[in-house]
Amino acid sequence: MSSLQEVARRAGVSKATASRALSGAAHVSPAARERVATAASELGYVVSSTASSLVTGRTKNVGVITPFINRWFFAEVLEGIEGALIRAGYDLTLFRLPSEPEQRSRLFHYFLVRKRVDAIVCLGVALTPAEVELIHTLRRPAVGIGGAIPGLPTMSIDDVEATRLATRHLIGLGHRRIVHVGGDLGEQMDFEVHARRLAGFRSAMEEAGLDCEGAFRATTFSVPGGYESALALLADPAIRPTAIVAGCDEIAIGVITAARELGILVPSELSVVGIDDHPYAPMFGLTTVRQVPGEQGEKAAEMVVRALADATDPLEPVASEIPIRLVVRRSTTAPPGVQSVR
Amino acid sequence: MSSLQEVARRAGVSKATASRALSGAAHVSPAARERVATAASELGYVVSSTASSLVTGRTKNVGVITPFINRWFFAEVLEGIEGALIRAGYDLTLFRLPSEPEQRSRLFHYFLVRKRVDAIVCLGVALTPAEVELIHTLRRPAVGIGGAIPGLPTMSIDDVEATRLATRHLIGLGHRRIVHVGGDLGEQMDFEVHARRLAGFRSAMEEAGLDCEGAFRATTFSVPGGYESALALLADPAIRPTAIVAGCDEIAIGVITAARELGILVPSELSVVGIDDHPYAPMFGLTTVRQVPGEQGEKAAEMVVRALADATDPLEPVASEIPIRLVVRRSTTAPPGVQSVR
DNA sequence: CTGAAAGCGCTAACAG
DNA sequence: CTGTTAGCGCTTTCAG
Repeated sequence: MSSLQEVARRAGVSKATASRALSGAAHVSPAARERVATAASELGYVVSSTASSLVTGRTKNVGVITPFINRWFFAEVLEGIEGALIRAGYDLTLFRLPSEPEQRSRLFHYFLVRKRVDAIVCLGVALTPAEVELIHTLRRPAVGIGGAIPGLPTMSIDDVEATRLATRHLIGLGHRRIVHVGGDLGEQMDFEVHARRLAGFRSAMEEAGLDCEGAFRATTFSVPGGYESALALLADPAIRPTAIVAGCDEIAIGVITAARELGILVPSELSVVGIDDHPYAPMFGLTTVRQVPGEQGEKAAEMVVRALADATDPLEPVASEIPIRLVVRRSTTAPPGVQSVR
Repeated sequence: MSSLQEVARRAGVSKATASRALSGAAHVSPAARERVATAASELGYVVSSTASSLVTGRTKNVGVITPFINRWFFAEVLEGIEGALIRAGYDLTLFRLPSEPEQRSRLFHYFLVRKRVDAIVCLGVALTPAEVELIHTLRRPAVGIGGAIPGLPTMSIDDVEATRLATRHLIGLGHRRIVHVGGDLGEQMDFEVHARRLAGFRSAMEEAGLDCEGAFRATTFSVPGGYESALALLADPAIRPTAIVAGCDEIAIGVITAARELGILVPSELSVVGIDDHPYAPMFGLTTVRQVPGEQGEKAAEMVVRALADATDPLEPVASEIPIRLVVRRSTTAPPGVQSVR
């Protein structure tokens, strides 16, 4: 509405001084600074971010690309990113990556490159080498979450190690008939998460000399997916596994729900291990390989913000992979009183 | 990187013609248009959105304010909004509304007003009259979701009616000992959702001449919340209710999980009705009062986009309340074979 | 410490 | 149909 010009006039100074006073950076006499401040607040002045972006080349805005918004892991990371960005004075522009390749490149070129964002956070998106190069050409800091992207700093768990850990945990408990209910290899996510988690399971099984034949059930990466799959898998008591490694906690929760519905006692008759540390884990007595998505988002956002702050000129991102430490977290099982009621 | 100037030079036309050719609006000779197009693509040119925003006054960007990102209903609406916006060529800038009042007003003035957004979608946020006035002053189209905001078009379900419907449904089934497990009135959401849903429950109970005394359990609006609450509520078979009206589907799912853990058969020994039509509803055999959050988001986004398109100048929003139709949706109960296994 | 002036990259009249 | 000319609102040298 009201421009810097008006503020300056009202304060009896020039636009330049008003600008300096407001931005707080340069040296302005206390008196002038004061007058400008009151003038601005009286007029309800706020800088036009477009105008200031045009001249500074910085938008104070970070773009986040993600394939999903309403899936627990992604939404959680998103909240973490959002918090860190707002704290640092950055806005967050959200792009959901379409699955169709041409749509995808349209998004990249049309929406992302228009000088709309100072930096980019890629959540669960494996950028192609060409896309990474584009980001480098644009000299925009970028960081990935959920899998390694060559040429970009990324943070992610080791998906192979996660299921390996889970599987070893179950083997250590004495289980021999273990099945992996994981993501359908056909509807692969980026970074081949499904395949990598399956690989970790296989590796642990083979290392223990156990047979993997038919020990994998493919499903959707969701609670209903795990439920449907387990309903079929657990129906026949004769061939039922004694333990399940779920592809993620959501699948695990579905599996446990199905098991309970079938009258199978968890964990005495069936042990289930998931991955992610979903908030519902405790109420399902779910043991899980822990990762904290919100923290990952926060860290990633802090990284790009730091890069933005450090760099006089937009910074060349350093390539490196930041691993997330994995731990098996055993949920406290339901209170004994509850168990006995059954 | 490369500017319009360079494109123009390469195509042998003026900046103005290049601009017209690229934006596609005005009349440009096919030959010139062609030359500009190839020049632009050879140079990998993309408009600087900041520069173009500065002169047009439009950012092609819509702000979305929401208190939560990682809660099913909100994330779902968000996806709907995102889809509709991207389709219309708008970006989405996401603001999570802090709960602290001063932070909130800071967000409003500092982030939202800086000419960063062409329009605003308020999701689950009850704007104050002052905030609405500010939006009107800015002449920005705005629409609310989740509750009525005087002075703004809003879309929401009737929260009172939702629980009333749910409660009547249970009463119709012959239930008399019905409890409402709903949101804690202390940690109120905007629009007094918790209180309104409780009111609907009470109204239906009283209308049927049933006693509401002690028939309300306050909890968190979440699956674990419903679970914890139900564990206590259902522990004693002697005083256990035969039906529960949950404040939302997430609570309902928690309740059902607790019931199953306690060995209570659902729905034969305990009927539960939720609100929202959560994707897990079918696997829990949950009957629910249906609303489709994704569609609400889509519609809201389409409304602001239309307002933006219709208006030569940013449009004065029309105040009106768009109700969402409510229906009780009975989930198919689990397959009979499964029931008998128990 | 402060003011004048020169643009940032683009679009929108206004003449040709 | 196309080129010229002004700015949009701000920051930033560069002189005072």
